[in-house]
This record gives sequence, structure tokens and C-alpha cells, in this order.
Amino acid sequence: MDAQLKRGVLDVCVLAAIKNEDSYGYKIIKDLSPIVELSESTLYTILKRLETASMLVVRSTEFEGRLRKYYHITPRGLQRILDFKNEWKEIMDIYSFIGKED
Amino acid sequence: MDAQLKRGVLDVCVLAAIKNEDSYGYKIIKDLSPIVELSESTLYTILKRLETASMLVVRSTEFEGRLRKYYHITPRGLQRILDFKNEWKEIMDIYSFIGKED
DNA sequence: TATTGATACCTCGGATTACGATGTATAGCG
DNA sequence: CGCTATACATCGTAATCCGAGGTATCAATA
Repeated sequence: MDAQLKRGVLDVCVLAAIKNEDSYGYKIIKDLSPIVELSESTLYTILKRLETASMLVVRSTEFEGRLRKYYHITPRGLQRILDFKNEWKEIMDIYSFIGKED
Repeated sequence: MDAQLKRGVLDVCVLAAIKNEDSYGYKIIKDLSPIVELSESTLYTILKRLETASMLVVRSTEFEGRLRKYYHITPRGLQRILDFKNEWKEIMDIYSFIGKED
């Protein structure tokens, strides 16, 4: 999928991936891979961004000798998902415009 | 609408705006404004980009003393629209993922 | 034992691109 | 004469996706 098309949806995808259950970087990529491919460098950039924006909080733990950071969504993060869904109507209008008269 | 969300769709919107009839910069903005807002600086950047990519060709004319450049879509531009429509399925999958379990 | 692959984190630089600010120029209206 | 609409263009800034590279642990394989 085109990189430009991903912008604006990747943030929300990551939030959706942790919405129902706390998750960590590596697992988020695996969970999202059937829907959207994203590189590790992209994901960790996004996670940092979302943390700065208070849309999620981080909890570091140790798991079998390895560091693991769990990400938990905040009310602000949940609101971001709702906002996106409201914007969806506009996206659909764009699609209708592009597809009309064929 | 969020600027990031526009990336990847604006190009196709502009192509769709000239698909059925040749048009020029100022008119394209007016035609698109109900669906997507875009500034002049953005549009002319896009038009240049699409021209470089051979998705449209330009024809300069004089209209009532003012310069007017008409843009005409090419087969490659039409193909770009088709490619976008094929990518749409992936966008819908993303939306389903974000919206599931509410 | 050594090597590979999976897991798990991170940083840096390059490329793309939307947009505000700014500039140029003509036509028409009050 | 000033203002608005029309019509084009450039420049710099900010955002952000990704490849390339780095560190480290553990399990399986050769």
C-alpha cells in the first residue's frame, strides 16, 4: 500500500491495535500486518508521538530476560478513534467523487 | 480535514477533476472545494508533479487577456485512478479493523 | 560450539509533500 | 483609485514514512 495513503490512518491503526488489550511494539506489528504493513522504525516513531500527545501511556516490564514495553490507551486516544470515524464520511465523499461517471 | 489524511488522495482528486473535461487551476480548486479544500500552492505543486509523471498534459491558452493553462488527463492518469480504486479495498479493511468491537 | 532466526527495543538521515506567505498580473465594479 | 475576483508561480517550514543500522536475549539447528 502506498506510503502517502497510510498517513493519517497509521496512528489510528496503532490505537485500534491496543484499544481492547494492552500490547507491545513487536506484537502490534504482527497484529497489524494482515491489515497494514508498517516498519519498526515507523511504529516506534508513532508510539513516541502518541505518548507525547497523551493518547497512550507506557509501562515497562521484563519478560523472559527481554525488555518489553506495554502500551495502554487513554481517553484521549479513544477520542482520537472516534474523531477519525467522524472524518470517515468525508473520505467516502471523496471516493464517490473519484468514482462517479464511469 | 486532516492534512495527513489528504496525502495520497489529493493527486487522485485532481485527476478526477479533469477526467471528463479539461480544466484549469483556478476552476479545479472551485470544483473540488465542496469535497476537499486545497490551497493554490498545493494545487500547483500537484499539477506540476502529475505533469512530470506524465499523468496529464498542459496546453497554455489566452483567455480574456489572462493566461490560462488547461490540463488534460493521459492514459497513465486514468490508470492512476483505477489503481486507486483497487487500493480502496485495503482502505475499507483498515476502517473495519478500526471500527470493530465497539 | 557456532550460527542463525526470532524476539524486542532504539536512532538517524533521506525523501515526499501539504500549506502559509508572498509575488505577479489583468479585468471589472463602485 | 481601491477592491475583489481571476489566474499563475515560488519558497521555506513542518510533518512523517521508511530503509539502514545498532544493541541485546533466547531457542533451535548444524
